[in-house]
This record gives sequence, structure tokens and C-alpha cells, in this order.
Amino acid sequence: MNSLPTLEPAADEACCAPAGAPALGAEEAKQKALVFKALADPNRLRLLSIVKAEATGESCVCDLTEPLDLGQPTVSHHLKILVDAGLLHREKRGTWAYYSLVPGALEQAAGLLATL
Amino acid sequence: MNSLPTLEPAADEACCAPAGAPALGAEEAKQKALVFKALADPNRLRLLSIVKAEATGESCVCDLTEPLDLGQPTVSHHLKILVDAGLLHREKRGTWAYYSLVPGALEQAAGLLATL
DNA sequence: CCCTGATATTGATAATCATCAATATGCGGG
DNA sequence: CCCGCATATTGATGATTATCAATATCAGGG
Repeated sequence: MNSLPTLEPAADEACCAPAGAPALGAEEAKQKALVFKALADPNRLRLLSIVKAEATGESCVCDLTEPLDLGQPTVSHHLKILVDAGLLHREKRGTWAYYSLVPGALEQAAGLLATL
Repeated sequence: MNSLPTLEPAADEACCAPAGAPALGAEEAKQKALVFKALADPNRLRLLSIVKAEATGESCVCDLTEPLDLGQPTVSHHLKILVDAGLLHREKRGTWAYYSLVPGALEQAAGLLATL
């Protein structure tokens, strides 16, 4: 249903830009923009922050709706965007869904800026 | 006219988060989201990339409209957003406007992810 | 002093997005 | 087997946003 490589396949172009196109190509730019789009919302940044700050490394949706003062469907929606962007991992155990940071994902997102 | 601290005043809060709020606060999140909002557009990423790749370190608008296949007003609009976000610097010499990367701005933006 | 060219601004429009209410799904307990 | 709870999905609505056409600003040249 989705073909969003977003983060993982960062190595989709050769090391040397083809002569005449040293700068970011259109498709490459669109891919990178997807990650920043996911980060471009205050509530999503707070979600990442809360999950990161959790001692266990994971949080369930029920712990996330209250501090953000948002409805449960809205939080689920934001979480889905973060998962699709490759930033969060989702694991369902019983009735609860636990979200955790994808290891290295934030560092990789930061690295996107270095390779502009 | 604008009160967008965005990048520069990153030191607007104490070093230690107030007890009870270990995660990102609402206002802090909004500020950081502003920077990522500026980065969340493919054309703006390409603008940054082109300016960065330029040997002289700067580009004028006339050199930026063509590779992006966008109208001149649209490019000016995107450039303004990048300037407001603290990522680009604008200098007008004669009839031309030259844009250059603000030194360290991309690194600082990347650092925002480390301090979530 | 007008004229040309480069850039910025304004106004309008279509697309995207954040949010909520309502509903669906699916697990665990009685 | 039905019920309640946690989460996901759908549909609708209001708010942003990206884009363009038209116009304004403004420097330099004739």
C-alpha cells in the first residue's frame, strides 16, 4: 500500500553526481522532504520527545493523548505518519500498541541535512 | 515585522528542564517545528542544495528559477521562508539579490533532532 | 527623465493537512 | 458468546500552504 522508502534507502544514488546535476534532484528532494514533513509538526515533535524520554523506550497511545491534549484518533494519525516516515516503530501487544524510536532514525534524519 | 527567532536564540530556555516536564514543551516544539516546516518542501531543499553547491557560496534568484521549473514569484516566496527560518542569508547588490547559506545553520537544524 | 530588467509583494485558487466525531476492528474477561 | 476497552479507520471541516497572474518597487542605462 505504501512504497515510502523515506529513510532506509538513503543510498539510492551513486557517490558522484552525474555531471551537470551536482545539486539535489527532484525525486531525491521529494523523498527527503517526506522525512522533514513528518517532523514539521509541533505535536509530532512532542510525540517523539515523549517516546524518547520514556525510561522503557516505549509508550502506548493511552500515555500520549493526555500530555498533548489531543483526541485519540488524532494522536493515532500523527503516530502513523511518524511510523511511515521510518522514525517510530509500532508493536501491538494485546490490546495496547507500543511505540518506540527506530534506532538511529533521528541521527539519519539529521544526516540528511549534511548531504544536501 | 517578524518575531521569528527560529534558529538563532536556541538558548531561550534554561539548561535544565523544569521538574515534571522532561519532554518537549508546547512552545519549544512549535519553534523547532518552524525550522522543519521550512525544510519540508522539495523545492526548498533543492534551493538550499543549489546555493550550497555553488562555488561562490551564493546564487541570485535568476539562477534559481530555471532549475526548479517554477515561476519567479514562487521562488522568491520559498527563499523568503528559508531566510525567515534562519537558513539563508540575503544580500542585495544592485538589481540582483544574492542568497547564501547561513554558516552553521544546517548543522544547528540537525542538532535540533539530537535535543528532542 | 523615461525604460528596461530583476526582484518582491499582493490577491486568488487549488491542494494539502490537522483535527474531530463517528464508526470499525480486535483482544481479553465474564 | 457477549461486553467493554484500546486503538485504528473513515468522513467531514476548517486552516495552511504552494502556486501563479498581476502589479509594485527599485536600480541602472539611454
